[in-house]
Amino acid sequence: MMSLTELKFIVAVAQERNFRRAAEKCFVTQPALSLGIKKLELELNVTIFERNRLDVTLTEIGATIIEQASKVLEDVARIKQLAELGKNQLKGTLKLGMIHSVGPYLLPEIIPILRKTAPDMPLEVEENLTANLEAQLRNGIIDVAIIALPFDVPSLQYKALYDEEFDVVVPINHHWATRKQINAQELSDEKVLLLNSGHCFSNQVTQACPELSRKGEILQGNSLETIRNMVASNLGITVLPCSATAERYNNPLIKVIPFASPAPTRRIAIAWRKSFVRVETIEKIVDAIRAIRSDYMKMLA
Amino acid sequence: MMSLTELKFIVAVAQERNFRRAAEKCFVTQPALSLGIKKLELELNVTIFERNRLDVTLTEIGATIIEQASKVLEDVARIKQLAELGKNQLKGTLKLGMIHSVGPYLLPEIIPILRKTAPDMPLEVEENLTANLEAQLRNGIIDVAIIALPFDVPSLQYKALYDEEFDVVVPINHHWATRKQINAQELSDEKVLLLNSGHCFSNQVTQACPELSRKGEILQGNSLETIRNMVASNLGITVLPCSATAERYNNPLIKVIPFASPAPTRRIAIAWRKSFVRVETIEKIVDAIRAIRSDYMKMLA
DNA sequence: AAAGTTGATTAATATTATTTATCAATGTAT
DNA sequence: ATACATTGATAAATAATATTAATCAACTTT
Repeated sequence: MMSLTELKFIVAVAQERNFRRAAEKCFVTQPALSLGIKKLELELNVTIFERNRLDVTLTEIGATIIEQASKVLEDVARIKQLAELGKNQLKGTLKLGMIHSVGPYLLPEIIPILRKTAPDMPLEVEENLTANLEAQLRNGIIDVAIIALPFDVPSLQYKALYDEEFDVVVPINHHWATRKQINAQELSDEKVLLLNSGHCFSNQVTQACPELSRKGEILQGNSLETIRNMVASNLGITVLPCSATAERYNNPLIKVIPFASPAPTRRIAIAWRKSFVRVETIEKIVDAIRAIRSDYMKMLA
Repeated sequence: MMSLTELKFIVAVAQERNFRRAAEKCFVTQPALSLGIKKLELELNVTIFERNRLDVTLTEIGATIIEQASKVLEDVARIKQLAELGKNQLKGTLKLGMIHSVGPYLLPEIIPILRKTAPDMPLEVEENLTANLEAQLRNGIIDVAIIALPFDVPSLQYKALYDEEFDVVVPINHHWATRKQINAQELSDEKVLLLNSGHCFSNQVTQACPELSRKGEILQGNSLETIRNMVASNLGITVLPCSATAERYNNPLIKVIPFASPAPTRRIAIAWRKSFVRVETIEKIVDAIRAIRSDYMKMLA
């Protein structure tokens, strides 16, 4: 089949109007060039050059072919350029998934950082349940996800980021409001508001206090903020990850109380397809999260 | 270096999203395709495909590259198309040279014929002296020439077309006007008007009657018609090739008289560069001239 | 006439592409 | 769970192709 080398040959001859000089320009010997051109002419069943002793001239059809061949070669060069430009893994949109109990609190922290460390990488963020994030990761709908461990999927890979403890959240006039700490077992006596079991965070809470699986009040919806507001409205108490209980989220109508040691914990990780190639984007996200260095997040090496 | 095969490979994989099917489509085995793609990725230092077990997906840069690669392949296909279209040698302008003593009489005859047998071949006609036509042929300024023999030039080739006799042309009141034929030697007694010696026809006449080289009246200018008009004006007599003495060129003021046998003759031929590739155009011209079949032109096999 | 061009040709060689056979990883069906 | 099928990658052997070195014939120039 026609080769790019052959196209280079004919363009060179068209420029030089001399086989030997053209061959030199192409860094091959003259016979190599002659044979290549003959092969092309044979394939196209067309004479491109009129060979005289004095000089080489283009046939009419030859001129047309040379023009098109030059275009091909330019387009090929453009492929190399594109590859060069696009080599920067931190360029181009990154599709990031997060579980609902992390997204609202982590995202505002890392976005300003990433805007500096990866300015050409717009984020397309999706909040969803762990199970959906997993499927989306596998299907390439998202590239990276922030989830809670455990998270073992054959084709996916993860890296643990940090541990965070849970806090108890009660209305300001609740009888626990002045307590300094709570034991997990005590929760079973209270009306505890939780998201439905699709949410890994709820499962982690019920794991810490198994009694709740029977007594806890299960809510539809995806937002911990809804629950926080319900607590403020005196409809019950709840448990939140401490990233959600930072002062900046404080509400005068609620009180945050830590668990008695050992407090229940969850481990947050970043996950991606094993085959995902833009590994630098992951490094940058990991760096961004580490850079937050809040005291409620126990960073992992 | 990047090859068109590799570009075909990646485009096929991008379409099929499966290496084996893509390989089949390219009529190669799967390893050949895999290696080819790896080679390309290595050369560009870029990952084009994310390889999963489930499916193959394009990286962002990969999509860009595929797009450009498709363009290249289309442009390559276009080269083949162009070659196919342009293969018709009878398409495109043909640059035709003719000597002055042939052009005005032959051209009007063959143009209507060629317009039918080679409708897509416009003629660019140039009238000139044999010596100039020869140079123009060699330099590619013209492609084909109609000249009189002899015409032996190393890099050029010719084919004899026809012989034509010469006629004597005298004013209607000339003392030869009633003669049925003239002997060449008799010309030396008369005032014979001829073109200058750059014109092969004049040389052929003086060759037939050597005396003329001393006595003939030599005119500047390139047109036999000027001479015919001068004869009509009683300024002398002349000799014309019989293609120029056909009835259609008749002038009531002149009389055409044949030479006594053996009449002087010239042989007309068509010439071209040995390296000229549009040989069909020459065939068509030869055919056109043969098709004239006038009795004053002795066609040659 | 001699020397120096030109592109073509040939046979030997180097390089490259392709295949065959196989693997490890992973998914699917039973 | 276990067997089976499918994915793309890999290694070694082979086939195909491109390239070179050496030479030629045709022609021009000196």
